[in-house]
Amino acid sequence: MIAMTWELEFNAPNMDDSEPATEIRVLVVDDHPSMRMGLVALINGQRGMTVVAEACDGEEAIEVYEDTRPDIVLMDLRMPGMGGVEAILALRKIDPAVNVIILSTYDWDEDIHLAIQSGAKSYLLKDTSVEEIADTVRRVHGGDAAIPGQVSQRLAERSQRQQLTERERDVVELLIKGRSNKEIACSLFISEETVKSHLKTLFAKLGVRDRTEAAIAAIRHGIVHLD
Amino acid sequence: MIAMTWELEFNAPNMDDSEPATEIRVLVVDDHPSMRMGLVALINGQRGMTVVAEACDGEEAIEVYEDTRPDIVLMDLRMPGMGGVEAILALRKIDPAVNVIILSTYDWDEDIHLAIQSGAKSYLLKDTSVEEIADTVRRVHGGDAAIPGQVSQRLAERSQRQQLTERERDVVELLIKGRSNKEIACSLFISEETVKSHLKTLFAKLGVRDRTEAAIAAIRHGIVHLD
DNA sequence: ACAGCCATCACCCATCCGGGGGATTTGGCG
DNA sequence: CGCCAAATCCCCCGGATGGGTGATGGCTGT
Repeated sequence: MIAMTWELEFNAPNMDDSEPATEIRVLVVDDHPSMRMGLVALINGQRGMTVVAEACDGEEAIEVYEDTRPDIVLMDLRMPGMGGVEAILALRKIDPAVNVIILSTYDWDEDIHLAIQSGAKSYLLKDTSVEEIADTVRRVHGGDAAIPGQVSQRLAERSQRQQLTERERDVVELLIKGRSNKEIACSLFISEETVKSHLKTLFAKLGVRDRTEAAIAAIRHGIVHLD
Repeated sequence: MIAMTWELEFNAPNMDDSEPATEIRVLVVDDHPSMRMGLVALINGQRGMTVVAEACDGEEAIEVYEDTRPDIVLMDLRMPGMGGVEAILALRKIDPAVNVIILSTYDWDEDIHLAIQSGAKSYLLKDTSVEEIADTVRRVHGGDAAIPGQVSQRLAERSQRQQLTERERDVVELLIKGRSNKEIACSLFISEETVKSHLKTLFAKLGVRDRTEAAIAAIRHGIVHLD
């Protein structure tokens, strides 16, 4: 209500003629109301950019994107319902040139990889300064892919590691549920020997010795989620 | 900058005489700049309350608290360096009547318990609406302990569970590092049989069958942290 | 003094797990 | 077509793990 009042008063007179004719139009997507409020304040507090819409999850983001066609989507990765990755892919179907900046709490390398691979132009952590977030918005709008050092380092770490196969991910998924080899075998309709075989390569790839270490490592890397 | 302009205009004429003479003075503590910005905007956007200071971690919160003596401390629980729990305890040493509201991303029951037990007057999740956060600030300032249903439910769940002893926590701490029984025994200077003994009671208390399940359960409850 | 909880350790034993081999089939890719 | 990675399965085996049962000493509260 207060923001609206201000916006009307500000837009009507247009007292600042150094303001560029076309501002960077930003869509803010985050399921935490206070965080969303912070991002809106952050963007609107910067000259040359303005929040044109907000959404609290992936579905809403897509709806709103079609209506407003913003220049930049500033989005959380972990959201209830449709997550960030699915949202990026859906947005790219609508507009292949969409500029998504992910703003995440976590620096799990798998999360970063998936976001970037899905087409995010940047991946920032939530402890990023106001200036750097604003700067990234400008850089991405200018066509760059602005990835901070800490984040790209994680990405490099991931590329060092041997990637898990689909089946190995199936196994690790059940592993973190505390399932025994026999139970995993049963769930995947394969023999227990095959499970052990997958586990062997899995341990090697993650650089661990047993299932407990593997479970922890998988969580730490963001390969599986605890939700 | 925009918020300041508005505040000046609003405060100067004082057109609303239903406004209380003394506003609720709030200290906002969060390590994420954009979240801090959101909370500041949220509080300052409410009538009857105002942000008098900000801090980005526990240490700074204590310094700033002594200078400003706010009515309410709105604080994140997980922060680098001194965490929320230590910060609450330290603040209570300075001022036993301090009103701390924890605003956390996680609803781990152990986190909630520790925060409340340390003396937090409320525990809100970050997906709480702006209205409810503001309302909680007012309620806590009025002397209530406003705990949302979802959170108190978690607290109830925890009280159902048998509490871990100190030694059991030691064991689980090493367990989530992927240590074997022998290694745990070695680290704690006890026999392997004793470790197995602790694990037995640990499994029973957590309602699990093996070490991997125990590790996951401990993480899910917030008994141990992955940091 | 006695009960109750905790930490410590011991023994037995069935089962599970992980490391070491190796084999087969399937599908893709050059 | 040959090569290779992936998925499937098999065997062996020593050591780790977890369940059961019990004992001892220390500390606490009544």
